[in-house]
Amino acid sequence: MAKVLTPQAEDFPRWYQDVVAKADLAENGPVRGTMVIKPWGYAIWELLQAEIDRRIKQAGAKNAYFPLFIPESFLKKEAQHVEGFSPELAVVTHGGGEELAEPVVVRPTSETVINHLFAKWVQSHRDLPLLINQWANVVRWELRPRLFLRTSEFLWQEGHTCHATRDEAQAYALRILADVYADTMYSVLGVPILVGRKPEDEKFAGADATYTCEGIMVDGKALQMGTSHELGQNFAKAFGITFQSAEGGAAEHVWQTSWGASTRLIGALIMCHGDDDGLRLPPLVAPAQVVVLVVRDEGDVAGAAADLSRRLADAGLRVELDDKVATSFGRRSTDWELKGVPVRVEVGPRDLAEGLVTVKRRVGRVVEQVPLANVLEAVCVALELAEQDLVTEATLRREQATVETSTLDEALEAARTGVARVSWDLVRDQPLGGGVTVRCLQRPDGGIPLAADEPDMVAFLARAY
RNA sequence: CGGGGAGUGGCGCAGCGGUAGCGCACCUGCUUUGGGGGCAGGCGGUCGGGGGUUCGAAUCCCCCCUCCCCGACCA
Repeated sequence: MAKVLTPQAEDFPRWYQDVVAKADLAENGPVRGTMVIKPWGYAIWELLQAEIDRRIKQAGAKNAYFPLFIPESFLKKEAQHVEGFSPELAVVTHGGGEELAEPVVVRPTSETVINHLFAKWVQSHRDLPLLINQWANVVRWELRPRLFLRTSEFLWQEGHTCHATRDEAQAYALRILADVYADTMYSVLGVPILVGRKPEDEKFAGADATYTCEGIMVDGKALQMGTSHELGQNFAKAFGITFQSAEGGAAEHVWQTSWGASTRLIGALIMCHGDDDGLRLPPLVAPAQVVVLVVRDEGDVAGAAADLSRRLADAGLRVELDDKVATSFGRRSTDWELKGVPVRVEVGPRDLAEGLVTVKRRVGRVVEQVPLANVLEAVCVALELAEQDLVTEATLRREQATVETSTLDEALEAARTGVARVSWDLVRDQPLGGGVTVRCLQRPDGGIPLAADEPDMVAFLARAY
C-alpha cells in the first residue's frame, strides 16, 4: 500500500490536514478561517443532518428560520452573553454605500434575535412549550481556524425552547442531549462519548447550565461535539418573554433551553475513525456505502459491474460505479480508501471467469471472494460488520485512553496523553495548565449532575480541540 | 496580542547577484490496468507589494502587506 498520508503517529495534525485534502472533503476559502465544503464532505453533512433533523422532530421541535443579521444592541441585552461573544463578532457597519445608523452583527448564535421574536410569540401558558430549531450558518471570528473543527463560519442547527417551569426546561435540555446528540453520535457516527455537565467557568455565555457530549479522538484529545444548555430565565428577563399561567395572576418569565451541533461533527468523524490510509466512514453517513470497481475493461466485466451496481442500488444501498479504467486500478483503490467508503466490490476478468467478485471491507481490511449471486447479502453483512467494528474499536480506544486517578498531579499527567477521571474536589479552583481542561463532570455512577454543587462529582480532564 | 517561521506555475519545494528550475498535478499520444504504472511530447510563473544599491536583483538593503506554526479564546 502506497503511503499517501502523513502517518498519524508521525504528525497527527498534519495527518488530519492530509485526509481533509486527499479525501476531497473541504478546503480553505479566500477569507481566512472560511471553509469550502466540497461535494464528498457536504454529502456526509447532509446525511448527518438528516439523522439529526429526524431526531429533533421526534423530540417535538419544529424548524424555522431567523435572520443572519442581528441589531448590535440585541447582543448587549444579556450581560454574560455579550461578554462571551463580543471578542468574536463580525460586525457590519456599512450597507448600500451608507454607514448604518446602528451596526448589525452577523449572528454568532441566535439566542438574541430568536428571543426577540419569542417575546411576541409567547403570551399564554397555552403557547408553551415552544420548541423551535433552525439550520443555519453562524460566524465567530476565530483566531486559529482549522477545517471543520474551528472555522470562522460554520453550519449547524440551533434549538431554542421556552417552557413554563424550570424542571420542564431541564428535562428537555437533557432529552435533546440524550436522544438527539448522544444517540446520533453513538449509533450513527459510532463515536463513543463522555456525557456530562460543564463546570461553571466553561458554561455557554448566558446559560445556567451546559451539558455536553465530548468525543475522544485517536490522539487522546477530546472534542466537544454537541451542547445543550439550560438558560434559566436569563434571556427571558432580558427580552421580556412572559406568559400567564393557567392559574392566572401576574405574568411569569419562561424557562428556556438552547442546544446545537455543527459541522465540527465531521471533524470528529475524521479524527475518531480515520487511519493511516484515510477516512473510515460509518455506513449510515457514507455518501457511497459500496463502490463497484471495474478492475479491467475486458470481456463482459464492465457490463457485469454495471448490473451489479444496479442490483445493489435497487436494494436501497448508496452505490457508486467506478468504471474509469483510464485511471489505474491501484490509484482508484487508494482514492476510495482515502474517501472512507466502507465496502468495495471488485469486478475483474479473472474472478468473473469463475463467477466470483472480490468484496473488501475498509475496516479490518477483510477480503473475500463471493459468488455473483450472493453479492448483495455479502455486502449487507459487510456493512453491518463495518459499523460494529468501528464502534468496538473506538470504544476500546476510549477505555484505554481513560485513566482513573486519585491525585491532581496524577490526573494532569494522564491528561497529557488521554483522559483522566478524578474527583472534582481535587480539581475545583486549581490551575491546570498544559492545555488540559475539565471536559465535563459526572456523578460517580456516570449520571449527569443536575446541580453545579452536587457532592462527590467526578471530573474528566483532557486536552481538547 | 506575545514567541517562532515562510511568501517563487494549481499544490509542495529548490535556487540566494549573471537570461526562472524540480517533483506532483494538468494536456496530447502510445503502452499499461488484480493496490498511487511506464515512455515521449507539451501547457503554465511580471519570484507577495513598493522603494533603493548595482552594468545586472527571486537573490543584497529599507519599508509595507499577507499567510502558517506555538500560546491565550473558542461549537
